[in-house]
Amino acid sequence: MKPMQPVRGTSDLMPKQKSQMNAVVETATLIANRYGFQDMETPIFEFTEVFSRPLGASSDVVAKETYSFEDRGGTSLTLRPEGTASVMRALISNGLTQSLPQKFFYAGPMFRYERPQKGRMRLFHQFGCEFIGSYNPLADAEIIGCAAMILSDLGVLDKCVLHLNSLGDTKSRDDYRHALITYLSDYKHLLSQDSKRRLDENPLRILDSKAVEDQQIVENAPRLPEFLTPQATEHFDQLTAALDTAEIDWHLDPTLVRGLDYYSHTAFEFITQALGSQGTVLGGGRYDGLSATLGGPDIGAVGFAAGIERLALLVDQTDEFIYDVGVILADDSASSVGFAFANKLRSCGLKVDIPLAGQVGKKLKRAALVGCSLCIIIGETEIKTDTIQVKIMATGEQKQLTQIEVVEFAQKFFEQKQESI
RNA sequence: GCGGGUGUAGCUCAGUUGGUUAGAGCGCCAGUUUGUGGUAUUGUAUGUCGCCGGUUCAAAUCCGGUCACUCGCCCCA
Repeated sequence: MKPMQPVRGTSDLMPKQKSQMNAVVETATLIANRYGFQDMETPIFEFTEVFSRPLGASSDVVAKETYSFEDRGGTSLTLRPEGTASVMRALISNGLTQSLPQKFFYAGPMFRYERPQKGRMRLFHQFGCEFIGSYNPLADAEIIGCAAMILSDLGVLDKCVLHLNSLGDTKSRDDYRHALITYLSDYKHLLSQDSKRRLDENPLRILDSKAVEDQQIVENAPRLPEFLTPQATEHFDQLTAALDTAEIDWHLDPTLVRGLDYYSHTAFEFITQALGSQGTVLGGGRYDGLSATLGGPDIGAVGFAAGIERLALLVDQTDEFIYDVGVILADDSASSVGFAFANKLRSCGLKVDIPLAGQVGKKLKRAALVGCSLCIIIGETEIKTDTIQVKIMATGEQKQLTQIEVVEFAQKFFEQKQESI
């Protein structure tokens, strides 16, 4: 029994779901190309340090969510939990730090050992864009603009709200962090269990805690914007000005925080209410500190990653018909002629099915079921007269034509059908 | 990792206080229609009642464990 089901947190991508995900990746690719992002791919596993160093050993992702293992040589490897660190590592490995900026996009599987939920799998897929080599706030705007356009083209933008925040530069954040810890320590005994833990590990997280007792304390806590350096404020203002001018709606969300250490300045998430508690459909921010953590030079960079499965869940699903034409074999004597003719139609670009089971009626039924709007019928009679029956499924109309006429007729039929859509 | 819910046919689900042959709708397959689909009608079939163990004369039903799914927390895509 056990081997018959997939591993917990993984699932088979059956044709329906797979095609929905393909559609998401296709439009994301289209838009990313317009912005000049180029497709790339990194290995799905890396030396463990590639993730543990930049993400921070205490971060949840590294502490309890990575799939790490030793290979036969005793080297510690980790299945990638996210894409950004790998992309930055690849940039450094390939000596591209001398030819900045670089703009990449990627799509592929990610792995996180978590408790599965709707929209949260242990094996899932992300699409991401990285704009590496600029400190300019306009780069942030380009990233968010690209993200928004992808969501818009997928028809899900109006189901999402763009939450935006600035974490400030390193100095802003350190100052704020200290002030926050000082403030919260006085109330430590009143904080929720989770938040007591967070006080040491990731105090900024307490700001968006869902526990009521925390929210009351947080209400009077020092606010991050007050600690932003003038440069950080300036960066944020320029970004929001660009977004406003481009008419990209955003919501200031001071509680929006990134769990990973290397983030600075801009942080954003497109959040939907439609997916339960896994509402973040696309998230990203600026990660100026990442390159240095990996041993590279200081490089400014921004990026985002989107959950492909989550997006596919939001996209309106339309059933697409698999076939155009059904070739109905009335009897076995028509097999070889029918097969050859089906191939002739296929080489004209049509999707052709040859139902194999049952009598003529059964085969027609089958053809109708899989979307054929045209059926051709071949049997002993047709072979004798060197003709073919063509049936228009919508009207039931049927005519007798020669092979060549049928090909012309079919091509014309589907051209018109295409135009009428 | 923590807490709640669920697990009966391909799908959606019913199954009364434990009681013998486990049901419905949809779908599937076949016939009405031996070379003509969508509608209609008739009929057939389908299940280790998630798995393992326990209580009992008797378990789909009660108990324990386990696996999976699901919702919330944590965290994030």
